[in-house]
Amino acid sequence: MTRSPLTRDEVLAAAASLVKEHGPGGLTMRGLAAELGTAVTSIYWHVGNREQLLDALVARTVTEMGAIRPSGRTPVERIVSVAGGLRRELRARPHLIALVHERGLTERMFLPAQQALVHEVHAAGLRGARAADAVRAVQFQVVGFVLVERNRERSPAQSPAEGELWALPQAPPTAPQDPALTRALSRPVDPEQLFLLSVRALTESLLAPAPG
Amino acid sequence: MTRSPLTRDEVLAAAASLVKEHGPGGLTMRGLAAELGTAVTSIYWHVGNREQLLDALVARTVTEMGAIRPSGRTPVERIVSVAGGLRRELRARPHLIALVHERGLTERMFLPAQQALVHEVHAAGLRGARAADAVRAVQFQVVGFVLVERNRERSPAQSPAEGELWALPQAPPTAPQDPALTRALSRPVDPEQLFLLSVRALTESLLAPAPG
DNA sequence: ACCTGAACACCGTTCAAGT
DNA sequence: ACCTGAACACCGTTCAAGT
Repeated sequence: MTRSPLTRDEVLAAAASLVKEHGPGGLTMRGLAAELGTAVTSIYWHVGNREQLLDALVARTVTEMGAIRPSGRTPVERIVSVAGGLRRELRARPHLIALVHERGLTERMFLPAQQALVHEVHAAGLRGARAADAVRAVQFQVVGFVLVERNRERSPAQSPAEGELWALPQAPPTAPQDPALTRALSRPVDPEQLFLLSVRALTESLLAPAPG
Repeated sequence: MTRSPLTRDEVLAAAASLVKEHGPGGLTMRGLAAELGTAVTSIYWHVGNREQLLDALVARTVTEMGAIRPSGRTPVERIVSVAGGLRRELRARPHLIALVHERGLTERMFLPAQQALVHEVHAAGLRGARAADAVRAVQFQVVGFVLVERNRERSPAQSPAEGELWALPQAPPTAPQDPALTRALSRPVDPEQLFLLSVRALTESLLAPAPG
């Protein structure tokens, strides 16, 4: 009994599922071949070497990132909603996004969102270079935040934890007398809350009437 | 003629120099042994396996991050100067920082800066949970920005480049009529300028009088 | 206490040979 | 056009043996 001929899509699908389950490091050419019940060398015929295979996976992921639908009444709210949608999409595919990131295409993936941001910033009355700066500032902010978040999740136990440092019997030299502040910094970060607060603060400032 | 006995510090120094030159991927146990003129297995005796070796390198890098000296007159300027100093330090050791990042310790490295930020935010009149939020927002902003920057540098040629998309004969559907904006988005990002603009915008908003 | 070579179980990739 | 096994040059790690 002969198996049906191998296709490029089959290889990509199997590779994607391996990455989703075990991360990029869990994708080996030999393991993939075993999964497909074929010889390692067949994979090379269909998708090229490992580098090209990852490229293909990344390209898939990038195009799969859906369109963005802003919601909310004010420009600030609509921009915050775009940012939140992006964050949600990125966090839904952590391993594949890591691949996209490793290959430096995170921003490429953000182009659809960039168009939405341009629209909103323009609606808020910004023009020209100032509008472009605002769009990029928000874009960097969101991408950066998601990267930091992934960073933190990868190492849940920092040593010493942020909290411990501020909970020391004698706080660091520059620490002012503010028990509520110390307490707040001892608690773990609430990413959702911090994300919304940060994006809103940045956006409000960027959309504010020109200073000079 | 016998060589002087191998020490842990020698191993770490050689490993660090390999990483600085060829990146984390350029550090192999066998290559390191060759560099030191010793057997591979000696390395294991001194620093344990590769994972532990990297841990040690990372720990070194984290402690080497010097103290932060804020400069400027207003709290906003001083916070911006702290952020700029951090960015500079991170960018001076790209490969080692990549290692720190890979191991999820980027934030740990930022603790000294966090103390400086707490001081400045407090001086600006923020207290308690609101002060803590402000510190963390700036911290995430700076770390995130540097990560995005590294991300971009790793892949200088995005496809299509951000500029190309906006330079298309027919711009994306949502694009408003704003030639200056289109032109601005077609130009490459100026990271230094965007960084200062972003941090300043965020900080001003965070330090502004409480809304409600 | 420190160093060694041999060996094991993995990699990605190439190549010549099959059908 | 598609698939194969064998071989090459790498890995990290372990282990028993040396001094």
